[in-house]
Parts: sequence; structure tokens; C-alpha cells
Amino acid sequence: MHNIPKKIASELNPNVSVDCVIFGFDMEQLTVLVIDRGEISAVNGPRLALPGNLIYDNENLDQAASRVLDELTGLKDIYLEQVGAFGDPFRIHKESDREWLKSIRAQPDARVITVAYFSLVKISDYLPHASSFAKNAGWAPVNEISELAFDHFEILQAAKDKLKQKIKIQPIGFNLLPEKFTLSQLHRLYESILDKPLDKRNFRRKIQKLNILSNLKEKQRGVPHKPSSLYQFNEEKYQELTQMGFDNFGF
Amino acid sequence: MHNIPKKIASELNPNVSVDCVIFGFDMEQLTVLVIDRGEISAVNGPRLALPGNLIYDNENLDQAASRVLDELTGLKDIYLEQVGAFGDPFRIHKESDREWLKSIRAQPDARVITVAYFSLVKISDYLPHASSFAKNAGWAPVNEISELAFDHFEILQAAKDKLKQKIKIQPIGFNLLPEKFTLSQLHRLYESILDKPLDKRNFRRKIQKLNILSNLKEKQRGVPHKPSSLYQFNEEKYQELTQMGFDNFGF
DNA sequence: GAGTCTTTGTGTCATTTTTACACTATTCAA
DNA sequence: TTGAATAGTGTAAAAATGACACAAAGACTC
Repeated sequence: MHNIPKKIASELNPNVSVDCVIFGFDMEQLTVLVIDRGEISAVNGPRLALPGNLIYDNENLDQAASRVLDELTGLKDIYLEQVGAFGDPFRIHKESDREWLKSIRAQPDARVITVAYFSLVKISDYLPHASSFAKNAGWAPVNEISELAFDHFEILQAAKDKLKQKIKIQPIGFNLLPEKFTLSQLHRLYESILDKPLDKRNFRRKIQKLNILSNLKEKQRGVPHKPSSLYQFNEEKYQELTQMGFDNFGF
Repeated sequence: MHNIPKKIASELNPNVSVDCVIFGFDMEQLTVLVIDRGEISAVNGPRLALPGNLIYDNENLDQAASRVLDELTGLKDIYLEQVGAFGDPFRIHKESDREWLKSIRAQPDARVITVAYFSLVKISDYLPHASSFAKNAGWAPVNEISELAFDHFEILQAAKDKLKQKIKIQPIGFNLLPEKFTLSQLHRLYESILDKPLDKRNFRRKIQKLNILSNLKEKQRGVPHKPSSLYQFNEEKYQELTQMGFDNFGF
């Protein structure tokens, strides 16, 4: 019945889980990968939840988060950052989760501490419907999510705050864009993360002054308007900046 | 032998602990409350460690951190903020800790995830030698700590970073100062947290412009030099600021 | 009580950064 | 050819920052 090898199963830590807030950007708005738990769960709260799992005793927290991300999307070497630990006492598992919990030998009523991570992926690297992985996962615009199962909504909120804060200090936004992107796309990305409008000219001036973009001598093709120049993030120039003690993008 | 009531003991979660980085300020530099584990532990690594403890299953993480702080210092209602979760797989407990761990029914070789917090206290509120609590705790200047037991040095580093970052966004430094303080003391506090010199006049100008200090019509007494005006943090004025979306002290 | 010690408290100017704001250029599609 | 859509660009006023030096106040000593 349980075809999980006993050795593996016994290494699962029933008290600590990892949840991932996986951000994407659809060139319009910030999105998050959420899992539809299905109608069976619906009676016990919102259907949508963040991907997550219990950790194994032989991996550290970062590894567990990578694993969860990999298991869901097949992606490796993705930008990941811890948001923090969450957990109220005696979180009672929903009836519908008990079967699953039992199947992995976790105690249905045990206390679970969850360590939340956020990660940034290029949305084109994971197209749920094309994927052979979980078919019940999908991108949802962050701003359209008003509830999630368990304490996941709170976690999402914390992850958004952390991302907002972090992007003021490090240019991690590039992880959400394709290799080649336009300034307008970068502009819209910053607006959706910071959740406020930014003046177009001032944004471009500020970004260009930092000198961390390479202007590829290449233009967009096939757009029904004036095509934009394409740019690329220049890691080396950014390294130079940080070695000078730079840590403020001033947004 | 074990005079811990079984009921209480059985509520301890052997897998999750809380460690506290308790900051103080001695008017010269930033300090941290560290515990001397004594010579018995010394053979197994640094004597000094951060205060911490396993959590109970009937408290949440914030409550556990408050409790640890209270148990050590007797202080309640203290500024506390989570730093993050730490924990490598199978952290093997030191021989010298095993007895203690057994006494609280924890498994000596179990994996422990620790959730770190930092807190800010007025140093005069806890004078270790006068205290009836742990006599082996004491304030140590942050910059003079070069090693700590377990992964506590890493945690201290993370806490310092978080504090540095946070003070650029919120005026939490007041928690480290007495009710009435001078601008010079505030100045030195910011310098020690940010770990860089700040121009005196520019600092004063910036702080005063924020308009979150009340100038008490009172002066220092008994100092062997020109006495300074005393100031007080004005919470209401700060609330007005934040409600206008202010979140950048520009340091 | 004169002199010394120590820290407080203050202003200006040059430079940089920020903000607000509008029109022309380029491509695709009809 | 025209219309629709977005790209790309400059300036001027206001605000913030950084660099910098000296007189004033009280405590202490002789």
C-alpha cells in the first residue's frame, strides 16, 4: 500500500516543512505558482495553496526548498531566498490532508513549523500545461489572490514584502525576465513588484546610470509598434558596483 | 531525578528551537547578551553561545522567543523580530549537551531547526550581575565577538545585517536608548549599527528634519563638559510619517 | 577665579539627485 | 496612406547630500 521505501520515509521530519512562493512575471504583472488542491479540499478552506513539503532529515533548509521547486517544476539552480519561519501551535491538519500525511508517515495532528522561501523564475521556463509534472499547478497574478489555504496567504504577503525590499538593494529582478528584454519590460516589472507607478523617463535614466545593462544591437521583431532595443543584464559590471559598497537602487 | 513534570516535558518539541540575539547599547558600542557555557563545554567549542531553547508545542514562535528572553532577563514586552530559520541536517549535539538534552527528553542526535530572533533592550534594564537570573550571562561588545558555539556566530551575523537593514527603514533604535537621550548618543548608536562614521552635522540635520524627536527642555547634569539637551522619541509624530508612506531614513 | 579640558551645537556652499512633465519617431496593420 | 501603439528623449526647479570649522558651556584643577 505504501510503496515509499521505509528508509526514505523514516527520514522525513514530521515537524518541519518548506513552502515556496514561486514568482513569475508575465510581462504584465507579477504571478505566483499556486496549486489547486481540488474540490475535495474545498470544503475545508480555499482550494489554492503554495507548493510545499516536509523536509528530509538529511538535507538542509535551502536544499529542501530547491527540492520542492525541482519536484514541481523540474527547474534547478533557481534564485531562492528564505522569507522566514511560520507556525502556530497545533496546526490541525484538514481531514482531507490526513490520508496524504499518513501515507508519508507524518502525524495528522502534529505541530508543523514551516520555513518559507521565495524564488524567481523566468515564466517561460515553466509552462504548467506543457509540463509533465503536477497538472494542477498554475500561474496566478499576485494581485488577484485574495485567499490561500492554511497560513499561505500570510506567507505570500511576507514574501511580497521581502521581494519589494530586496529589489531596492539588489538587481534580482532579472531572474524574472528572459535573457534579452526591453527597458519597458523591466519598467513594468519594477512597477509590479514595488506596487506603484514609476515615471518612465526617470526610471530609464536611473537604470541606465547604474551601467549594469548591455545594450544589445538588436531590436524586438514582430511587435505592432516601434520595436524596442533589447538589453541584457551585465553581471560583471554589477559585481564592480557592489565591490564599491553599492547597496541602494534608490526606489 | 527528572523533576520536570512529565506533562510539560512532553510538550517540548525536540526539533525546533529558538535563539535570541539580544542587542544592547552601552553608549559606546553595540553589545549582545551571551551565555558562558563554562569550561566543561570549552573542549567542544567556544564557551560563549546565544541564549536559546527548544519550543513548546503550545506556543507560537514569537511567544517562544519572548519566553526565552523573559526567562533569561525577566523582561517582557520587548522589541522582537524574526531573523530567520537555520539548521543543517543532523546537527550532532556535543557530549556535554547530551545530559541536559536528556533531562528535557530531547533526543541527543535529533535534528534541530532553530529560528533566530533579535531583540532590542535598554541595557540598563538588564544588569546581569545584579540579576537573580542566569549569572553566567553578560553583555559583550558585538565587534569583539569572533566565535560562538554551534552556528551562533552565523546567526549573530545575520541578526546584525537585519538590524542594519531595518534601521534604515524604521526608527527602532530608540528601543536601545533610555527614555531621555542626547543627539550624540543617538548619533553613536547609528554609527555602531551601520558600522560606519556619519558626519555629525549632517546626521543631526537629517534626524531633526524628520521631526520625530521631542526636545525636552532639560539638560544633562554632572557631565564634565557642556551639557547636552535631552530628547525623547515621539511615537505619534512617527505614526503620522508612516501613514504618509514614509519608509526610508536615507542612511 | 583663571585656565584647561571636553563635548555641544550650529551654517553655508557646491554638487548631486529627484521630480514633474510632452512630443517626435518607428513599426505594424488596415 | 493613415491610424494605432509604444519607444525614446531633455530640461528646469526643488530637494537632498556631503564636506567642512569654530564659538559656547560646564566641570575640574590649581
